[in-house]
Amino acid sequence: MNIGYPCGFAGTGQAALIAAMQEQYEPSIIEPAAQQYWDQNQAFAAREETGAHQPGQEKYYCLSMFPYPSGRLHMGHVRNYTIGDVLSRFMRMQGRNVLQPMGWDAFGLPAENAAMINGVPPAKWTYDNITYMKKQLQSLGLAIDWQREVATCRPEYYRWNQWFFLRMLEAGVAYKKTGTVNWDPIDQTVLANEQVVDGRGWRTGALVEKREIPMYYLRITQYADDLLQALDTLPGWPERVRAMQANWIGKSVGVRFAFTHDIRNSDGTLIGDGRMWVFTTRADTIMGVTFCAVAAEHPLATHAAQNNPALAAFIEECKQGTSQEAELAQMEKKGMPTGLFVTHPLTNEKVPVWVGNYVLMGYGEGAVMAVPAHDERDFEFANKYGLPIKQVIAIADAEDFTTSRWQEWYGDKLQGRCVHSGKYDGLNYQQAIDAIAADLKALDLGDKQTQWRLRDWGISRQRYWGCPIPIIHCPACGDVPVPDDQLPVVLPEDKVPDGSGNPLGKDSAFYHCKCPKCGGDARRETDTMDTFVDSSWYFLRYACADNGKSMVDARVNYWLPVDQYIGGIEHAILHLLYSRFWTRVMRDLKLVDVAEPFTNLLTQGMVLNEIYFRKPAAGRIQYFNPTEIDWQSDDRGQRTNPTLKADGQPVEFGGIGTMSKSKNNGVDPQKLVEEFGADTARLFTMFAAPPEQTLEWSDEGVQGAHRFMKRLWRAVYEHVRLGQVSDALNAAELSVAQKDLRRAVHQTLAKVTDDIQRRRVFNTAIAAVMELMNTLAKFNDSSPQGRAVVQEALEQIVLMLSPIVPHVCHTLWHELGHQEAIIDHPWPKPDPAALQQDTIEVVVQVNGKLRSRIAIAAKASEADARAAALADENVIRWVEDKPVRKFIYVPGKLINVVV
RNA sequence: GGCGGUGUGGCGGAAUUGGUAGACGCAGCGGACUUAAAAUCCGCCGGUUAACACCGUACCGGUUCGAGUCCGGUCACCGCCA
Repeated sequence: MNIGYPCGFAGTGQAALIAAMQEQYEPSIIEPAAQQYWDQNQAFAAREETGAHQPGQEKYYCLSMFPYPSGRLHMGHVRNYTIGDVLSRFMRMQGRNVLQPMGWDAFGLPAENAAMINGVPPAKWTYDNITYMKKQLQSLGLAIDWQREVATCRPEYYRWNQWFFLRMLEAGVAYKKTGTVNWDPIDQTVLANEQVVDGRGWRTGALVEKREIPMYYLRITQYADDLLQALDTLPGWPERVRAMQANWIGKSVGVRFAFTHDIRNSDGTLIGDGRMWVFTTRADTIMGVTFCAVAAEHPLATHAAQNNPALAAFIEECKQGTSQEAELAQMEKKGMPTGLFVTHPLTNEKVPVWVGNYVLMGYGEGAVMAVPAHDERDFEFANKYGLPIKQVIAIADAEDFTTSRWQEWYGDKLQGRCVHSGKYDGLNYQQAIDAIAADLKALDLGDKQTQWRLRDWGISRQRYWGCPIPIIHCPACGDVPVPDDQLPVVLPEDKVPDGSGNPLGKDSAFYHCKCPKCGGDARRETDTMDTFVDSSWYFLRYACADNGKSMVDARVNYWLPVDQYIGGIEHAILHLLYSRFWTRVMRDLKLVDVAEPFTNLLTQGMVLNEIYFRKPAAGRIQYFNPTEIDWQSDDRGQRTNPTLKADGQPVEFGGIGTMSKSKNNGVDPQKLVEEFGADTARLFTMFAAPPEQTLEWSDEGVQGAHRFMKRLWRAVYEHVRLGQVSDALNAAELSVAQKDLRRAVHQTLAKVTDDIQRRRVFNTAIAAVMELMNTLAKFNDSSPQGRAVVQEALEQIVLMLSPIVPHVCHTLWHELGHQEAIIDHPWPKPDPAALQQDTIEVVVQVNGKLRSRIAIAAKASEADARAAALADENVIRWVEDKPVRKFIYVPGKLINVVV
């Protein structure tokens, strides 16, 4: 046995050529050897300087979302990184200058939680995890340029968070204001949203209080319009991601105006200056207002509740309620009158003010106008509480307006015309809004306004394991930025949080400092940055990870934008929006040229597995790993009666769900690679589903993928053991069977190229190669030309599969007699001559139903095709003597005879 | 409730621009090899039917020579809504 040559092959290959090929496929030997070859040759180190790559060679930046170093790789990582790797390797063979980097999203809460459980500092836990997971990633054979690795918890990285934060502060993009946080009164600590369960602290179970504290914000709302409009310039993003971002930004164009009143506080001052502001997108219906509704926290509600215990009680009830849009939309709409009235700005009518549980103080003005005739929610509300309904919109040819039931057209804004609206009668939606907004403006009581759902990005976290915010609080000078030459503010790495507040706040060595301005005693800010800050620009840092002098340099403009970004759909909104925002700010501060960081986005689906459990009469549900389960199959091959292997007793099947620890249905990539090899793991994850869809795990499917690996190996082995091919392929002198095989090879090549390059699907590419392998298995021809055709077929198969299963292809390429490494071989192009066919088979339909197949000349005219079809005996049988009414001919494919 | 998406054999999935529905794989069944088993190889594998043939892509309807694909409606499920 001698297959240890791949690493040194290029130089000393002659001896290896003589050595016999190993009969068995042994991934545990060939995979480390291939990896060693790539590593020793620095095969995937990306170069950007002119002259380091081919002249005119186009760059390709292929980026997968970097992982959180949680401890072990999971199958989601394997899927994500394999997709990126297949594209990277494919593009490399296509002649592109490829960059595929990797790094670690290394700050965050899980490290603090692990620290509390194990008593180990988050830094040590994180660095240990990185070391382990990096080994795991390397065992998958990913074509990564490890020289550019970044970890966001390292001062070399996060100093630039701090540096750029200070630039944003100078530019007015960052600012300070108070914000609300979740306060756990027992642990005396601020909780993240995910640490609040049913309103209680996750560790203590104490009722969480809301507290107002000063925090830093980034003015993302300033970029809202640009972030929204530029979505149209991203055709390479999935439609649904763009829709989710657009919804999140939530632009609504309307009119903000005021109802006037003379309601005064007990000290005699006018509440809200005598104006109750509302925002509406339907100002065209303003003449149909019959009441207003305000949020429980609105000043008018507070005022009215002072002498009204029932209302006060209702307001308390509302404050307990949800602020989530989903729940808000589904709950029962309730209200109570305040007894207060405001004046309609255009009609001067008195309008009653209600408190409504569906009005939120945090959105808009905390008050809304209600037009029950033309808003379904208001309609329901008015009918429930006996409030008047006044029609002000009509459409031609519609049914009569009735207050007894809601009709769709009441809310229609396209066809409606104003009625019962005085001077606005006859105007359409846009005309009415223009006229009404102009009139309100003239009264100084309103104007058109655009509202956004998007809010500014609060980045302060009262946590230890994050990037320190570089601010010093001086009793004399106020908030003073840390001077650039004192950056980075280094996070101490030896703390162990205990759950009771931020360790930085108890570490005087950290917080005690001198004011940079006056030199007096001062206190360092102990809040750290949201970890979304770290991930908002890591893709820029990869381009210049070794630069210790500046955040980015010119190399960023060579590599950016990212040509292909790959990651989970769970980051569709925040991470991607923050990254787009951050890149724009860097562009505005002249640090990068691009505004949009990611040209193409692929959101890979989740990895699912079966769930099995038993529910004991008492106690917790017990989950079993799918590998512990046996099935029986009925006479249709359908699986029934799952039992536990250990005791043979039945278990319940809980359906398919995402792999998780709690459901005990995870698959460990490490074990998978050890048992079957990285190539099998890669092949299965690419074959089982298209990249965007969910992937259902199947141990039998993994076996199937492994079987294919062995078949591939054996096919090459059986060919190679017959010795070198004696004759060169002579394409002009082939038999029909040889030509057929050769055509299948080149057809497959065309399809696989299209699947990977244009369609970005790998499952069908793999299926096409499997089909070709089946065809090849039936081809038994050991003549010199037959062997030459087989040699070509095997070479093309190995080339086509090499981005997907790179280790085995690396080895087989040498076995097929090549000295160069397969990664340096260009991606093949189909031979047009091999694709040519003299006669082709077309299917014949009679009245749209498949009735026959005929062979005709490839270039047959419609008349020839018609004659051939009508002469076919099956066709004659179905046509009989009926006259042909119509004849459809789709050249090369199909004939339809209509009688 | 709003927005977006999906629905095809026993299962994962294929059918790319409206043109052969079910490629490829898994499971199952039958056979070869084997003392036997595993592995491997070969064959069958949507439903009804003895066969011809008919039916079949969630359901109802439409457009078309032709619809899994396009249009209208219904149902179910999934994702997102700080």
